[in-house]
Amino acid sequence: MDYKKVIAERIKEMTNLETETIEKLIEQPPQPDMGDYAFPCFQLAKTMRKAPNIIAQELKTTINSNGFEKIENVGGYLNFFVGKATLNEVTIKKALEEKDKFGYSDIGNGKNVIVEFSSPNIAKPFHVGHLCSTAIGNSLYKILSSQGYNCIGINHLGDWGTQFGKLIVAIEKWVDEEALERDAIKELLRIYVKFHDEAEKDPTLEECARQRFKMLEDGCEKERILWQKIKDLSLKEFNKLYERLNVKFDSYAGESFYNDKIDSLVEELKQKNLLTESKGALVVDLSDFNMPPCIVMKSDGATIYATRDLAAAIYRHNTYNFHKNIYVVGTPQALHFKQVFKTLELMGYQWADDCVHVGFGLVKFEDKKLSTRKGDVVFLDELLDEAVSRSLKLIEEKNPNLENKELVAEKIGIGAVLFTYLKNNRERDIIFSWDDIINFDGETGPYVQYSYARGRSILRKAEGFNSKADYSKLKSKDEFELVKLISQFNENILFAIEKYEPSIVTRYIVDVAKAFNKFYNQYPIMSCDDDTLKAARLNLVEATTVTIKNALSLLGIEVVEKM
RNA sequence: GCGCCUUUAGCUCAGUUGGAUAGAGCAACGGCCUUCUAAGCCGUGUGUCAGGAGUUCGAAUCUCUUAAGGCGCACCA
Repeated sequence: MDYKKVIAERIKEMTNLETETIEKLIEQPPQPDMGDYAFPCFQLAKTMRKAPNIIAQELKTTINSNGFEKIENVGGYLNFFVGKATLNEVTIKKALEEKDKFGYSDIGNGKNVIVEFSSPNIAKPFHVGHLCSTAIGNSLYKILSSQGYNCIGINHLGDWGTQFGKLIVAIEKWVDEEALERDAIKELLRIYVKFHDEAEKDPTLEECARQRFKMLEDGCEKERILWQKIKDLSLKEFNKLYERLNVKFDSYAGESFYNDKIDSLVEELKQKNLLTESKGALVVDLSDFNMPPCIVMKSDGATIYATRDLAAAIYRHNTYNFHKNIYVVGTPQALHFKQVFKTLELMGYQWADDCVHVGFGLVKFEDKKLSTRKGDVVFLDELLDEAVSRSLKLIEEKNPNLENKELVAEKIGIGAVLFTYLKNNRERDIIFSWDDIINFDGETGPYVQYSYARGRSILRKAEGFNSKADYSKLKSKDEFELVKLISQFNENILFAIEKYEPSIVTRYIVDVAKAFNKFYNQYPIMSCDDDTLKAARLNLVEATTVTIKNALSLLGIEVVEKM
């Protein structure tokens, strides 16, 4: 039941506003005891030439109040109170029937949506910064999928570019094969850093590296073999992390994948008269749009990331005929994507409008010493290990008899980290302090997982209890608030899609968990004398656990039955 | 220099697209486990919503402006 729509239609009968504009005006009153929905009458004041509070009063007396408990006018507001018994019953039954699919819809109608995310650079360590794209992208993938979109997750690996020339040179000169076998990324990083150190003394190394990359791009066998080796070794490491985070991709088509699609792209740009030569490079002039030029071909004839992104976008359109093509990449690259999208538009592709850059801020550490413990980065593995070990310590302290402690600790620790990454507005920088991760109190992943575990614990105890539920007896403010929140699950997901913003779901879960804990703490459930009320409460508990579980899964976080 | 972003309680942040008395968490202090998991619940807040001007019934939210900070501006990604 969509109350907004019902209200809008009834107000429409009495005013000259469209239902859509009315729906947009409808809001939630700041206090629950003021009602569930409110319609502000101020905008009507002009056309109706009456004071808002008079309009509200008149609407109140004439409006069809069927299905509402009551309708009140307060000042210029018309406040609606929905029928509690109905909403209780409809919401809880829906959650229990739909179970794992509660909150889902098929609004996406099977349309293809590409989510490019994670996209680490081969041969470089996966550090705490990479988790932004990975967590946000994975979550968007799940959120969109839950609403019937057919998502294609692409890990646009950074497996091409000048750095491979450097790596090839470095491997030939300095690699320690044994170390490479033991810990590939560490060794590759070591020689990569060494390359830069040496290049400062000997600038010809840079030139050498550029040549080797050009050779790689031209398909020389020796370079090709080394490149493949570097890629295989790195991917093996990355996949360990992806498994740990339970992140999957439908495609690993990285930058190198588009190497053979560059020539036709450049040809097409030429034909469309978009290329100009500038300082030896081929560029698309974007000065008409107040942007620096988009470089397509460097003066040495090699490609650059813009070239590969252009080729990738066209390839994706031809292959997937996408409804949206989403790039989960940090905000520092905003200009780059604006240039690429504009170039696509100039090429005459209307679908350039369907390309979206979903940006995010940087991960910073409050205590900078921590961020520099190993070189100048914190590896993601370290962060996860720290969170998991802290979680294990807490289990030992609070629930030492718990079975499968290590497994539970892993889920809680990783859940805590993901939750932190997905809690804030994604464009904001995340300021981490080691304490934030160690602290599992308050609005955190462990808090919502704990709420879920509490609910499940009750439900285990209630197994075998069988009585008909009387939902009209859930009439306390706290019970109804919880029901209301649960009923708003789907609209929160849709809002998250509209904004490409997983944090909307994260915050929603916190609200549900808070409302649940409040309810849990104040009202007896198992020890409730009235069987029909007890049944109603138990079903409300179950509806809550269903909601928390489904919502957390949209963030890529698993629940635990006990903790 | 140009462009984009940020600025809300001691700290970290929300604020549903312009609505009712600006809210959470952390930290601090006090209370609640002989009843369903205390990783919980309840209570305690004198905020220049960075400053100024404007738009209107109404602004943390929109416009202009000033300040502080961040990011980006051609062969790295």
